[in-house]
Amino acid sequence: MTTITETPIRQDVHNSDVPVLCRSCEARHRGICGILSPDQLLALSRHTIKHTLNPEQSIVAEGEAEQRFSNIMSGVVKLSKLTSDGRRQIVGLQFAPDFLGRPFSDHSNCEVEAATEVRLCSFPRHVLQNLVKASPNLEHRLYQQLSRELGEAQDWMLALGRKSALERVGGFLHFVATRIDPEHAQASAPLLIDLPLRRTDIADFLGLTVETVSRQFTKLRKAGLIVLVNNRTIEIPDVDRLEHFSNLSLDED
Amino acid sequence: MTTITETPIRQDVHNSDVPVLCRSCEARHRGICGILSPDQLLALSRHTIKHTLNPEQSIVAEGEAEQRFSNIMSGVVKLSKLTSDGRRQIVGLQFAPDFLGRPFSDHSNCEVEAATEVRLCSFPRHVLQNLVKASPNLEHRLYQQLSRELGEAQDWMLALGRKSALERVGGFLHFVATRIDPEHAQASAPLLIDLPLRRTDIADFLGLTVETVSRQFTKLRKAGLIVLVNNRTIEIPDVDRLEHFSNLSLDED
DNA sequence: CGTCCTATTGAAATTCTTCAACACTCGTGG
DNA sequence: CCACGAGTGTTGAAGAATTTCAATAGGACG
Repeated sequence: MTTITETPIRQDVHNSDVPVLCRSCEARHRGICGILSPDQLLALSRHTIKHTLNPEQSIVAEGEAEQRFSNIMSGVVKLSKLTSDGRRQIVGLQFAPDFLGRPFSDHSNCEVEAATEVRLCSFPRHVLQNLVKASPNLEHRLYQQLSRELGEAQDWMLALGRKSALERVGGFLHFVATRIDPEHAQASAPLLIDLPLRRTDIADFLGLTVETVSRQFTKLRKAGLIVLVNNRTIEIPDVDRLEHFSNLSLDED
Repeated sequence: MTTITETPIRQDVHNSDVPVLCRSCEARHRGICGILSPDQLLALSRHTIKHTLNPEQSIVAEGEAEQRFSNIMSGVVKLSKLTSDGRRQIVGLQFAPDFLGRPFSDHSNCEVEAATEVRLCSFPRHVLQNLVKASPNLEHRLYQQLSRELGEAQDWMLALGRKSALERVGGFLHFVATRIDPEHAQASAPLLIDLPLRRTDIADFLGLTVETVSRQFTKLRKAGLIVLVNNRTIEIPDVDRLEHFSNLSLDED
């Protein structure tokens, strides 16, 4: 449990150098922590707080100043925007071990909420800024996440602008599959998925209404592309077939 | 000396220090060049080539490796994605002095084309990479542009997913207005705009068909929100009114 | 057992698209 | 100078996809 024989990023580092708080963190070798030295990890950990959020719990309101940033340890976070008359659009989903926050802009332009139960490891703004000054690598890592987010946003723009309801829902399920279980999702084998979003949220993500989302679910079910185990869990008998069905280009990084 | 924020960062620099190629460049103090020292500007300029592209001329194909990056000196560039069966969605527009390219990913996920006549100042990949190694400021600047692009993409996701055709077209015109003439676009005064896109492209940007775009133009015209001077130029009598409009849909015929 | 929340289903209404026709502009060449 | 054609934009009417409205079903929990 304490030794990691698998391709560690810093094989010269003893576990004793790593802060206690971080030792049990599954995300430690990924996300932004993956590139920090033990000292940096220590410096960071002195200011971190771990939270657990319930589904639908708000993290940051739109326009609010973010005084703390976080790493997602587990769970799924949704970023959404609202029109003045209350129409909602989810503009991004973030999974562990994503970094949460916009370090160099002073106010959030999205509402940030937990979609599922979420565990966060959060720290104050100034701590991150100091770390960034000390190591350019960190900013590079932030850049890469941002770049992936933009790529995903562009994929969803294509879906929102040009794809049918059925393609969008199929694409969404495939997207979730590859995010929840990246390895498994390659193979043409059945896969059980816990959906991080309820129907309303899926609708808000795909620019549809709950009713149409529901209808597409039953279409996919009748076509044998998915099996509805219960509201929140589905089985995908053949992931590739589902992907082919709704070809979203998901570029990995 | 390393303030990353604002305005003529180096007003103490004599013109004689600045490479000849750069002296006449309107974008020199903005974009990524704005944060480079004269030496760096010189190093960069040794490898730059200025191009002029005609409208619809391709810069990078989707999936192609980008071996050169560019700064946009003038004109508008469109980034688009295609589905396998040929449906097109424009996922971003870039204006001078934007930086063009994805420095840390090896293949473009978008097709990049000139929308208008475009003047570029381009340089090989490795030159940029060396510059980035030398100055973290540069990566910070790239980060900021990326962050802005993501913010815009999210705004358009809201439009594509949740706004009516009329709101989208109105919003697009307002967007172009603020991009073409940032200062003027604040005031409630008439503004003449040269549209960088033809109707087909506007449709591909807004997830609509040419016909619906056209219909929304005439609605806006009949409502007195715009005046059609010719196909490519419109007058906006009151920019604020148009902005207010693109958030709230008023429908009459 | 009733209530709340979530999801599904059906029928009517609406928005946008599709298809088809026409108008305008701008070169080129007769 | 006019005719011609290509490219681009507009308009109308029919059709399709999605939304809206309304009703029903199921599960979790006190």
